[in-house]
Amino acid sequence: MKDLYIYNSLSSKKEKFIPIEKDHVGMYVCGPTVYSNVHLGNVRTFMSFDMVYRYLLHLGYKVRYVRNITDAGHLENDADEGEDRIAKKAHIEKIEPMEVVQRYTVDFHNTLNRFNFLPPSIEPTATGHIIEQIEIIKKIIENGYAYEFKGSVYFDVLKYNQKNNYGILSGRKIEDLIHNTRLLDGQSDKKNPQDFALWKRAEPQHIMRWPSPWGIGFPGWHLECTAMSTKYLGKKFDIHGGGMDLKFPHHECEIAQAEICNDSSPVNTWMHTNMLTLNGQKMAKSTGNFILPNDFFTGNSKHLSKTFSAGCVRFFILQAHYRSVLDFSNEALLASEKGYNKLMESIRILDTLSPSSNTSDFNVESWKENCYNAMNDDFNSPILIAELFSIVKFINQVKDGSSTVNKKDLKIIINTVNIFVFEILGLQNDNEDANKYKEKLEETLELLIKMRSEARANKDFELSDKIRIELDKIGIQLKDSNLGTTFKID
RNA sequence: GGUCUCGUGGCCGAGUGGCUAGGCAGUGGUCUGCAAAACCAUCUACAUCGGUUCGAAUCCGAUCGAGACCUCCA
Repeated sequence: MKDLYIYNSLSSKKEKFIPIEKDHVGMYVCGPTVYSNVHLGNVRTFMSFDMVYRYLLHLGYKVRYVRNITDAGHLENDADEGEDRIAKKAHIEKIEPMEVVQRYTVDFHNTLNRFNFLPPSIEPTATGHIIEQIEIIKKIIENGYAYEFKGSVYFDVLKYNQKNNYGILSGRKIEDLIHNTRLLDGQSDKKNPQDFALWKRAEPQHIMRWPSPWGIGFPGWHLECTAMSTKYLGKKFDIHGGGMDLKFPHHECEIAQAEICNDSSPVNTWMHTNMLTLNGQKMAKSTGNFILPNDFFTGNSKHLSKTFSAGCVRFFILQAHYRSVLDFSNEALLASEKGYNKLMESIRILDTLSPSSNTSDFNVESWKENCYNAMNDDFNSPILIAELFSIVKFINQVKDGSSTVNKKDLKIIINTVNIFVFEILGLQNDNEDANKYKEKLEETLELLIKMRSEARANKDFELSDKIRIELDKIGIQLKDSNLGTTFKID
């Protein structure tokens, strides 16, 4: 087995992956903020890491995959007039914050299930780790890198930067940050605009609130990931993932917090997925430029001409590399759908194939190796899919009799296709479309009934009886009455 | 304005200093009662201008264009 190489955002290079503990991998991925439905862009990120998780499992690693739920602590505006997003939504809708959280958490899980995601090992919530977060703040204050002001606590970025490198991940220089940070109103609490909040005092109208040594308040956003990753994966773990847009400031802040609190850089490999764009612009809740996963199943969107299956959407997303921008369009999705159907059709054919010779016209071993090489090269799913299409062609050739396959190779093909298509890419044979098949079956039967009626009207009883008898053999009974013909499926 | 990334054929999207990505669409053929599918063959490329090199779409520089981040954001 060849080595796995992963692109590390920290070094901007592909690096050979070596876990800290042999055979074990700790992976943390920043999860969703549950104040609204996840959109397709969110899904893309989690799907990329679902694929990473699946591949690591396939390679035989014992993976602890932690993906959090952010259910508190996000600041809406600038920190000083910050109002927790979840709290705000609750005001608007006049319901309990945890009711909002619950609703969108359930939606998140339903969506991911639909797209055939594996559940993470642990899915911790921010609100469930307030105590841990307070402990971290205490420690950072103790170590002299945070200060309190009017019930809020801020991380002292300039002091941190004297001995550490704030900007190590995002490639930013502190001087640039100082010159380019926008001056917003009400930043007087902070010593410097670059400082970020560890704890925020809760204003009276703020309904998500917890007691702390600094008064009633709520934790800063960056803290939760440090608290939960440290708790479940330790002070140093293998992989931390998230969207490109979290690189700065979120992940940068995580590094700073962990450096001060745990005295070590928290993560060996930082992985960042690129954005999914719609009309050339990043999908984002805030701009309204987004498409919801459910839109595919209803087809009810100005961006879609028809409905699409979850498997097809998954295939579309995995056809692009996770570090590339992927632009969504109905046209691109239609093209993917044809390719996806072609792939799935050939897998159905594969099930019916039998060895046709003692020799094979295809180098199955080297093809299999190519599949692994693709995944080992920073999870290059587009290359893997290209390899899968080469086997699609071969399967069709064998079916047509223009190529031959022997018993051993056929077994390898079946096994390898199952591994890569279902186990690693996580594609599914759209069982969810059972309803669609049911509908089609009913329509087909209606057609047969109509043809039989026509035959009977023409006194072609040979044909009409044949239809009835053959259907009966399949287990479908036709029942004639003066109201017409109905059917019953045994 | 600052930092960074990217610019591939009709569309989507990989990759590489010299050798076919792949999918969709197109064209010709095989097959077929017709159609579809499948198979075979095939046409469209590497933003622009310079430089390095025996050779660059791939390295370097400039220009133009696009996007991300700098503020919550996957």
